[in-house]
Amino acid sequence: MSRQYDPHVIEEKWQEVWKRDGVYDVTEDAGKPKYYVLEMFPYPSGDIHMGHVRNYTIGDVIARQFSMRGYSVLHPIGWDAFGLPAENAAIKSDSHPATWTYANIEKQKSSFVRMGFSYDWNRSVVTCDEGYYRWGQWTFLQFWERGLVERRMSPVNWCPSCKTVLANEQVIGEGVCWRCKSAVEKRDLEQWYYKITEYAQELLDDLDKLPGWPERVKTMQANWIGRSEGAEVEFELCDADGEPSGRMITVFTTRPDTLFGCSFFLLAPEHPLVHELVHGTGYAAAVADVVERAAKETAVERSMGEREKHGAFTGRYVVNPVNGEKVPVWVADYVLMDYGTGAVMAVPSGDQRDFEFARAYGLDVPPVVVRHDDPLAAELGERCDCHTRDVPWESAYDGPGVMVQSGVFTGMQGGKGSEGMRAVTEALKEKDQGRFAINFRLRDWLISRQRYWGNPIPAIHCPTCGLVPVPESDLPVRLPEDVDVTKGETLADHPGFYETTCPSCGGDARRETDTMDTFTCSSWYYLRYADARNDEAIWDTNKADYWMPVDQYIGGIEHAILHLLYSRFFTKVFRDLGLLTYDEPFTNLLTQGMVKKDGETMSKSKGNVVAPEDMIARYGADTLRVYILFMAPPDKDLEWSNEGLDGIYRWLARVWRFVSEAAEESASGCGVAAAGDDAAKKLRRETHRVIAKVSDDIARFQLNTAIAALMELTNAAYEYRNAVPVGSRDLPLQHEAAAALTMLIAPFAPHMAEELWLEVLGSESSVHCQAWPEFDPSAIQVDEIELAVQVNGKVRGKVTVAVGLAEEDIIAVALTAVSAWVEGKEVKKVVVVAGKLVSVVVAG
RNA sequence: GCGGGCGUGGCGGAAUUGGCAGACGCGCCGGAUUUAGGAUCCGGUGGGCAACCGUGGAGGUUCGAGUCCUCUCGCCCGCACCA
Repeated sequence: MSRQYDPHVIEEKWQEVWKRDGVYDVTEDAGKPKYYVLEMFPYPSGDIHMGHVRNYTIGDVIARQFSMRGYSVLHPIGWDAFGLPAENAAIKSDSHPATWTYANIEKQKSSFVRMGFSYDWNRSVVTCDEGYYRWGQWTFLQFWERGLVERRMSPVNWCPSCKTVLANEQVIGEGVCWRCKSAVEKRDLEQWYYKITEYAQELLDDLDKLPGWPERVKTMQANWIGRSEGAEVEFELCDADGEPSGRMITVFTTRPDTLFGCSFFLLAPEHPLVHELVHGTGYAAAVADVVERAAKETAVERSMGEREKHGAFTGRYVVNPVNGEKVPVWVADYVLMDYGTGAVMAVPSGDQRDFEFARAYGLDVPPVVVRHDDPLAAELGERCDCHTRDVPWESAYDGPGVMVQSGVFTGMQGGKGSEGMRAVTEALKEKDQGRFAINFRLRDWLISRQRYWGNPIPAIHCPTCGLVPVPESDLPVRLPEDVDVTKGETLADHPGFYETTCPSCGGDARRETDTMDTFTCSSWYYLRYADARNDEAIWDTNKADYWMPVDQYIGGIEHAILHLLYSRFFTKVFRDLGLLTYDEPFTNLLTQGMVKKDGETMSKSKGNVVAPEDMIARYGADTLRVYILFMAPPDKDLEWSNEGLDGIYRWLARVWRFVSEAAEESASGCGVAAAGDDAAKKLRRETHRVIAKVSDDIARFQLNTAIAALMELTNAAYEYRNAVPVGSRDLPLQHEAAAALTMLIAPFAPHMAEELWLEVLGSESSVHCQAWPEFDPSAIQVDEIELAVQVNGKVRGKVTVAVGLAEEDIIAVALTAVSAWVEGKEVKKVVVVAGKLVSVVVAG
């Protein structure tokens, strides 16, 4: 009598064996093709949740299957361990961030082991380990040497709750902090930047090199980078008396063809010129009012959709370079200082925002590019000079049209990318008052953080030499342990840390006390896995070249911009530093859907968390793994429910019983050597159909249907056993089905498969080291096939015909089968679809 | 506003190129077995008495549409005063 399926007995046993035998340890094997499957590493914030289970189970199935297919598979894990939650938790529990972090890592690690994930633990990295973060500092120095590091004063995002600055990418939604969701404030501070904008064009262009990425992610990145083509135009500023001063102010515009319609000129409230222009004039008070009002607004208020626009005249004018017209300079709160130049040429007839502003303040709205069928086009006809100062429109028109009142350009095509746009820019170029230009929305990456639990920035402030990099030989700059975050301390409160001497002149100097954004740590961890224990270099180029790029990356959509954009940037810089030879780090990307409960994301505060550990304790890891994959395709959101778990457990027990009984029968010889009857053929056909189906489904990440196919094979096995009595069963064939099922199920339910393979089927070596079952096309061949017969689009009958029967014979049989529907009617047309159906069209 | 995506039984979801809609599982119904079971096994299960009707809705292309085209309704996500 065979044993019952008992996951709790077998799972722990195999986890220990796998660890003892190093089943998942890999090295560079020149004799095998490599495959690098990576899941985004976790933040050690506490116990693992269902999102982790889903993410890592998907990756584990892929890793295990590629391994069985003969690939040398790199499948590592680590922890993104620096960051604010550790500090907050330390304050709450009156301990040290490191204590909390390492305790959580241990907890998560043991959960991952209990889930049966096939990680090579020798390659594990923890970003707060000195052996890791020193290379992050080294990277900083390389970037600096290449001119990609800059420290500068600028308006920055400040999270008052996290008490640190944030990168643009970390301000999300309605202007809130990505981590704590507090409203972000603007402050003028001197900070460290990575010059990601130097790579803006390439980061955009190379999205085309990523056919294996979801369209959604690429679109989000493209929008974030935000490339605009247009022109820079220089306007000459007039002095207080209205006379040209010789000083130029540059604007960026995507529509130089509308330049003749520019009736006013705008400066952002934060623009450095504003104060100078109005200082001591009668306009100062009104302008200051606008400036102060804008400064008080939080980012949240700023992003509240369509707001009323406010502005004030500065009393000054600029000269429009195309027609010499003097246009008034206003300060307006809808002009952004951090996009373009902070100054804008306003064309109210062609831009809705300018239109609204002009209407609010009674400014001119001269038509300049109008629809071809607009009465204004005919009325203004050939007129080149600007005499119409207003339009009878309800809103601005920014589409393509004909240029009017535009000097020598009148009559030309206007619009985005139009001939008029090129012609006007060429004309400006000749006068040296403009040029073709491209503008990006992407800002440089602000990487400094005013927090303790991070990677110290390896720089020194010397009163004599200025900013000096820490010499490579002095790395790492160690994060001191005796900083008490529970008292609100940072590195800036720690003289033992910041008091130093200048590496250049030897004089007294102050060490930088900011740490790096945690996203700098996660921008290169996938490379470190290739050579995780290297103390001599960030990695050995041969090893990195063997494993990289990552063939399949799996993680949440929340990193569509943040982590994925930063990592692409790092890869390109490493390439330019000669550390790699390719352009993109992640060849294929799968963004797995979220695991929700009652329509919401699971969280402790909502009290709707289903703990994976509880499910493992009840059903075992294999059931949990299969269930979370079976519920939905990997890229779709998933609504968690405990309902179906019993069904999966039931199925695994059915597989267990079938394989056990098949093994027993084979051992006792209670059956026949080869039956060759219809039932046997059918089982063999199912076995091979499912081998093909599961292989194909895994390749397409349709893991839910792969499992469904395995259930079908199980059903077919039971159907066979119900149809054929003990003693008459085809033993080799039954064994083939049992072995195939065991191997096919191995990536999904690795513990049960191992137990069945080694202990029940009595094999010698781990199922996870076996060759993936091979599909035999001859096994699924059939002599006869059933065709549906349609009459006027409706299925009216079925016929079974020999494979390869001539078309006219098929038609004859088909017409007989549906004679009741065809009799007495004219058959107008018959379509035969090979192997599928016959479609008959009759008149009437 | 711009961009991406989704709408299929009571539920989760199948249906690679247009070819028998609802695979597979849950749930439910019936039966067998059992001292008993929320265990196990076998069978049934879109709606309708039927002809027929059914993939958010309305058209269209086609012998044939969940799939392609046009319009439309609803929901989700990302960015958003970006000049």
